[in-house]
Amino acid sequence: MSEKKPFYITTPIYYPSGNPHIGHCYTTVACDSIARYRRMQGRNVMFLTGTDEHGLKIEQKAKDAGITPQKYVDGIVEIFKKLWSYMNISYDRYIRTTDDYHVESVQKIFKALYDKGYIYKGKYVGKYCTPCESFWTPSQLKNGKCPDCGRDVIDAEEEAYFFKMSLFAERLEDLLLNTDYLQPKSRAVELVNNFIKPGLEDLCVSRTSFTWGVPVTFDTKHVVYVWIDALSNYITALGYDNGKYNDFDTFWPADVHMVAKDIMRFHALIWPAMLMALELPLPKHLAVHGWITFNGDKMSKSKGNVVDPFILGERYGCDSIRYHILREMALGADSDFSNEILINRINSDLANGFGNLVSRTVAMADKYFGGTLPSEREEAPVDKELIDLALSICPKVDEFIDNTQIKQALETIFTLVDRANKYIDETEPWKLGKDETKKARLATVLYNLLESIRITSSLLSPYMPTTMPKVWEQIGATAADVTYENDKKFGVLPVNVTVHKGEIIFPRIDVDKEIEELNAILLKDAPKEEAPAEDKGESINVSVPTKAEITYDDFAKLEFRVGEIIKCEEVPKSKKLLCSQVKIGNDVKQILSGIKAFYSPEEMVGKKVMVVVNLKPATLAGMKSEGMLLCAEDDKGNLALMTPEKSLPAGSEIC
RNA sequence: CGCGGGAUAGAGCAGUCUGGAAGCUCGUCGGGCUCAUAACCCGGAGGUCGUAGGUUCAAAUCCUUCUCCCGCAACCA
Repeated sequence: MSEKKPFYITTPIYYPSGNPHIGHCYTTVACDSIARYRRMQGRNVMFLTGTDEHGLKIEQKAKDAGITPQKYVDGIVEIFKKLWSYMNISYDRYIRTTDDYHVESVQKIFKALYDKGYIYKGKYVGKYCTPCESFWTPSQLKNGKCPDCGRDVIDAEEEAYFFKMSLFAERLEDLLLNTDYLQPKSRAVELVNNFIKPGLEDLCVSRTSFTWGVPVTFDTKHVVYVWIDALSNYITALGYDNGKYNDFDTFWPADVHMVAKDIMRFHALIWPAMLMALELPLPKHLAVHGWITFNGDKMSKSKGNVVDPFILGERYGCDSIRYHILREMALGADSDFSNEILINRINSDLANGFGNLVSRTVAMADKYFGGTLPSEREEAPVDKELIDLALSICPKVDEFIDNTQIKQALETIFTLVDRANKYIDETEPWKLGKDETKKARLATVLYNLLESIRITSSLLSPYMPTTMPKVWEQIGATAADVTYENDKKFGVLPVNVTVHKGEIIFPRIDVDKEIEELNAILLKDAPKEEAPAEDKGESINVSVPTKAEITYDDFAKLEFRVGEIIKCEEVPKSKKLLCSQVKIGNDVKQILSGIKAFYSPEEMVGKKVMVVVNLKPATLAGMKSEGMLLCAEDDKGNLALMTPEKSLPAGSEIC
């Protein structure tokens, strides 16, 4: 074992179209903890993170802000790096897709795939929004309209390069179903059923509709689309096809790519297919975790939840946030987040459990022995139970980390914390302290406790790297004491160890008071802060009109009337649509509306509503719709029908 | 019948593959202790394991029906 065994772990490269939020922390903190644990085990670790900085959205964001795309991403990347520094993230390398060496590699990779015949020129057919100059797939459309501006889209096609994904279908199916590449494996069936079985489509890998990207060297009106540009970061960062680094042979294939479930597909299908085409070894594991949700919903700044990681870190310390994230994290499953859950977790595990154990142990050593334990010892049968458990922790943690089960690893470590607290009750050191003849027994008890704390704090240090050194200071442990090898031994601290009573490691938090204060912060900051993740992960500037100015003539083309709903039923094929028969004067029109979530068919009947009557009829979910019921919509997508303030006969014109 | 996941104590979850006395954390109630951060330790209450049927000596677990929730369907961790 003279050579250190390499270990390569990656986060996704994040898309800097907005500021980083706690969701980004989730993946990154998890990778950081594993990276730190592997380093502690003596592995030669490469921990990579970075940002995916190209694409239309960035180009537009920069344009809106009136700066160059490069300047725009530079600004956000700085905030990402600040957050990682704040969260004490120990990445070894940070890749930006705008880095020269990455661009160079991507161009070579694209060319190589083209030369091998895996990339060919074809036509991309889709829906095109002329004002936005954007292509959309049918599924991206919102009510059949451009999801960005809400205007009509037209059928269009553009020249594009395609990657022959279809060639790899069989090998991908095998990878997913018959290997342990995907963690958790339960998702493999879903992928195979949804994407492989219906026939893998070739993948569009270039665009001509925007320019902020890596140019295709042999056809410069094309830029490389996200797949090849972003995914290849995992190898370009090691120096694949570029002269910047020279670690590819050492670290590839990666041990773990960690991603959240939404980008699982790309890492489970496209990335392996690319590597197969390049004839490179595949990564060993793809660890897929769930989302942080708020009150069961997708992440959003809903009431009562401050989720800004800077604010949370400021108040509770980054280690508390890290601990909470990791303790809740389960592969595959979502976990709910609220400030209350966070604070309760900090209180019960960190303050009451671990912090208090340190505090009471050190206080007793200080009180009964002036800080330095005497050398005399007297053992008792109860000690063995504690010691046996302490020795069993590290191997269990190893196994959990091997399977990327951080939550279970933490649970295991905390069983020793609980056992140690119980040990204090069993041994009643405060009674021993009052009896001069029991000094040797007391010293033994305290020593065993200090040893238990040494092991727990050492094993916890990858997860809470900022706080644990403070614990070591208090229990009188040196850097040489808190090593991975020593985590499997009992009796490492010197017999006459000296403790140093210090500040409280994890202060207890007053839940009610704290929630109140957080709400105050939220109210104060809400108007100026960007929502961390709206539906499309974009912040919306509400004060600026989002549609172009129109003339009165344009407006006059629209005909609005009051309509009375005389019949309404659900559309069986659809989740969102209600089908209403609307009486307008002497006519009855059938109108479909996406409001099932907000109105029942029964309560619709009898309502008088505002209707656009001269809209070209459309077919939705197989049924004809001859107009539109107008609704107001808030930023969360809640809808309210527009109704006349006074009752007017159906058919009245609205002008 | 598009695909997939879920329904277990007040809340959040494990257990289901490989049937064999319903468990964990938090909360709650009672007791103990006083070294410690109103912390710690012990005990109690609380669940017919979504519905209906079936297989079995035995079902949360296997099979079938139904109901409800939630994801996904080409780029928000």
